Amino acid sequence: MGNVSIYDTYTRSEIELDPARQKNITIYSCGVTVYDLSHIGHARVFIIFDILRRVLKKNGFNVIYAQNFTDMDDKIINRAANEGVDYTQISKKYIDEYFTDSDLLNISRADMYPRATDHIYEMVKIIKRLLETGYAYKTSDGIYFSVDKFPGYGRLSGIKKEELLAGARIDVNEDKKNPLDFALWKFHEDRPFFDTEIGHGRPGWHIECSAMIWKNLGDTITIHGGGEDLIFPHHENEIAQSEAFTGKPLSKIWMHIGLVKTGEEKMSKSLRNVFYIRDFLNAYGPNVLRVLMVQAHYRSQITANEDRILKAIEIWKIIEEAMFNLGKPFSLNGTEQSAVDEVMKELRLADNALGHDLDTPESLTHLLAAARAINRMQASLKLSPPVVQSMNLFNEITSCFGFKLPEISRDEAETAKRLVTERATLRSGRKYAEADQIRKKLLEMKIKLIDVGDKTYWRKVEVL
RNA sequence: GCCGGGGUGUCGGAACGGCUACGAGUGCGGCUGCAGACCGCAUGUAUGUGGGUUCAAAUCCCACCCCCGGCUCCA
Repeated sequence: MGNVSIYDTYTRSEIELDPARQKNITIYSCGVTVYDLSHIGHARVFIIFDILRRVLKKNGFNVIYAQNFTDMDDKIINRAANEGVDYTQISKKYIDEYFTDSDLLNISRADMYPRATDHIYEMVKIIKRLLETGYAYKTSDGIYFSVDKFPGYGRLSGIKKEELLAGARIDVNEDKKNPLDFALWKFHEDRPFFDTEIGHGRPGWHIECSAMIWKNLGDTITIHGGGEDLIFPHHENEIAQSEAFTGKPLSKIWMHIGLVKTGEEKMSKSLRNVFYIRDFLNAYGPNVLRVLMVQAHYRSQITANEDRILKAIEIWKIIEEAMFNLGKPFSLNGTEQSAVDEVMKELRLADNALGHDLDTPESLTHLLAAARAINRMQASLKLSPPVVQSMNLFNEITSCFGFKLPEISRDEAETAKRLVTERATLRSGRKYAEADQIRKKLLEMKIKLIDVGDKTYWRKVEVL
């Protein structure tokens, strides 16, 4: 229980959330456009929001979390055209793929997954009102939002309208009143289109989020976020259209996640440096990815290269070991109060850091110290069930991080059990060469053996 | 050009006014039938450059150099 502070891009300051004053928290994060598999840059956003929710809940908040799917977009339509299928087949396929990745990553399910195409009615309603109130206007090819009508435009990104124009990579459209004006609706007679009161067409890029938030979470939410590349223009535009519509602030806190690079530069398809979640999981595992993401603060940019991944693996091994040790203490009656005190001290620091703008690197440092102390206790057989129980905070914190021990299938468990027994017999008969063969075989199944006296413990590991 | 964020030891990466994390690497040792895993000990000319403030600066101030991201679809 306690306060949680989060850095707000809009005010450039940390905002304190107090469960005693505001128990209910609504969160919306910009999800993916479903035309391809998700990469580890997306994964960082999923993971950070997952941790955010877990931390808030642990501190006594009620959280309602929504993450959208952009299921209609030119990229989806183009891909569908290339493959000769309907666009809904593409969006459905990649929504399924999203859930596969999300579950493999141990991301808790959101409370809702709104889809753009289910909110056409709300979009039209908002656009109609914006037309009536003069915030929007029609041209030959669509309906645009007039940024000059909205005084706060540019506040989130900290960019002045005049300066934005100087940067000038904005498409020229002579019908627009201001080059920064953005489309709310684009007229289309070619399929797919929606037949609505404001004409045949498709929604603009930004309006869907405004509509989905308004319908599902209300006028003002607590936290809105996504990757930092969404600050401008996406979030800036959302603020303009939503606030012009409701007259109220869209979100209390704007939270932005730093970009992930694979080499020197940002991941992008054109540079061919995209690292898919699926590939990462096959090569390493979900916990290694979490460690990688959590090692740096969520607002900084990170590089996911071989070297960093190898280091993340080493850190994960220590935590994995401690999680296993707590789950299955070797000793029945060990105890050492000073060691327990040390673990608890570190855990409280780890807990504390999470509430301070999700300071995961700081928290991880203390979690690691606790994990090592636990492993030390195990090694000296000072880890009995009551001692383990007294250190339950460890489980609470690893759970906030979303760490989860690798699961073992029933078949694998059966095989392991059988082979370990076999090996024990061989060992007692001093047939070490054969016993070692068995150990090697199990290792190939990612099952490690630990001999403690004449007893052998075994467990599934994420990486060797 | 404008707006963000950075430049720390062999490497990754924290500290954001004094106590120089953490991990990897390397060396020695313990445990072990041997390994693995685990544990102990040891090992680091470190803070982009130049000024300034201070008893004290990676940490604050000024200037400069370099890197990444945004300003176009992007998480």
